[in-house]
Parts: sequence; C-alpha cells; structure tokens
Amino acid sequence: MARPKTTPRTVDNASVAEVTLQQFMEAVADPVRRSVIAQLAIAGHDLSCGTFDLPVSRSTATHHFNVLREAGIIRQHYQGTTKMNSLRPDDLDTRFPGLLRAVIDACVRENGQAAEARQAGVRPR
Amino acid sequence: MARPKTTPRTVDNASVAEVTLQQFMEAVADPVRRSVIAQLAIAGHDLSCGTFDLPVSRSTATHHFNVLREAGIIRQHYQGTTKMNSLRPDDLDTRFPGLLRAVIDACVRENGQAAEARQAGVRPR
DNA sequence: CCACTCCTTCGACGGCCGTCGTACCATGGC
DNA sequence: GCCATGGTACGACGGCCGTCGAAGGAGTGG
Repeated sequence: MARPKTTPRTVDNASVAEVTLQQFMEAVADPVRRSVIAQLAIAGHDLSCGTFDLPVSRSTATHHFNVLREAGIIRQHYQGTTKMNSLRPDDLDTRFPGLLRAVIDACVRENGQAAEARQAGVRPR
Repeated sequence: MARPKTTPRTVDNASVAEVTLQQFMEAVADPVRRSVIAQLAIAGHDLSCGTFDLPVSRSTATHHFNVLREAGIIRQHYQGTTKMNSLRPDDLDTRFPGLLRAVIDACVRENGQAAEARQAGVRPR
C-alpha cells in the first residue's frame, strides 16, 4: 500500500511447493534458459541480468528470467538499480531429488566448455 | 534389398553419442511422453505400444514413441505384429550423468501414484 | 532537475509442434 | 484367401511460445 505506483522493488520468488514438474521441464527445455543456468553455475556467484551473454533482446531475456524464477530454478533480488540472480539448487531438490543437480551439470557441459577454459585462466586466443 | 517394399520390421534405435541435450529436454518436456516413461518405469518390463494408457490418438502416440526413441530414452523392437518398448537408463547415463534417472523418478512421482497403489494391491476404492 | 542506465510491460507476429483423421502396410489366425 | 489387429505415413490445422521494438518506471549521479 505504501507504494501504489509501479513495481515495489521486491521480487516474489516462487514457493517451491507450488512448482509443477511440467513447469520445471518447460523451463529447462529452452536453450537460452539453459545458457543462463550454465553461466550462473560456472560463475559460482550471483550475476546481474545485464551481465549474461544471451543471443536475444533485453525484453526476451526478462521473459526468460521470469520463467526460471517461477519454476523455482533461480532466485532474484534487487540490489540498487540492478537485479541479481542466483541458482536455487537446494529447495527444489526436496521436490525433485537429484533433478536440478543433474540438469545444471548437463547445462554446464553443454554451454560451458569455452567459459570453463576462460575461468581456468587458459585464455583461448 | 531383400525386402524392397515397406518397412523391414526392424527399428534403428538412436546411438546415444548423437543425442543432444536439446533433444532430450524437448522429449521429456511433454506430459504425454513423461506418462509413457512413468508407465514403463512402474511396469518394470517391456510394454507394447497399444497397452499404454494415453489421452491421445494412435497416430499421435506413434509420434511420441518416435521422439522418445530418437532421444535415446526408450528402445523399441518388433515382436510379431506388436512393437515393444523399454527404458534405456544406462546408455544415456554416460552422456548425462544422473539425468535420466532423476527424470524417471520425477515422472513416476508425477504420474504414478494411482498406478503404484494398484501395483501394490491396494485397490483404491 | 535532468540525463543515463537497467530492467519491465505491452502488443504484435511468426514458426513450430502436438493433435487429428484417413489411408495404408504387415502379420497372424480362421 | 481374407478379415482382424497393431502400428505407420501423410497432410492439415490450431494454439502456444519465443521473439522483437517501442514506451516507460526506477534508481543513481551529475
């Protein structure tokens, strides 16, 4: 009530109990969203929306972040003017044991070779 | 060459090395296909295409079986006039460790409560 | 107060995929 | 030989979802 106009700068992250398997599967079925997961996993810490390397426009990226958040895969919170994203491997694991873990692993293998090399200091070119 | 007309009654099951993560994810993103996985896992043995309980027409079911086979999730082989289906948890595990296992588990939980009870002889009503 | 950066919302559009019915092939039993 | 059964092939269609651009809100810093 205190802030009737526009978004109140707070994000409601999905309560894991309400996430359906369908939601989760649809979320990870998209290659762009898997790339987000991979980049987040490889970084090992929170990333702001703008720092991701994605082959789509900003508005589309926002859409993908929403889907991932509503599927309980990432958690989001504002930090000043930017929005930070982090993986949420634990909560979902109680609902779908081992699933998100395995998916993250697969995403990293799929999208992460070059990034992993870079991470390891092996500047590729 | 010996059988130039129509299908030679033999199925080429996908070689696991060529299955992409995208293929796999798309395959398990569909609820009908997950139902197939669940029924197969609960039965614990091969099932012919016709014995599945699916909310779609025969031709659509054929399509789903094809997708699952090409994703390396099921194996198919003819047995007389019927086509048998079985899960393939092992081969794919070398490519996506733990993934198919976790997915099967989730599918069973999603689709299988009633079937599990029936299986256990606990006639539900 | 203004400009700039981030991100969101909205409406529109295009392609893909799940769906179906029909026609058809292959096998097995009578 | 013939029908019944079990599955496939082929178009066709409809809806959904990923995509974009434009317009706008929300902080931050001059």
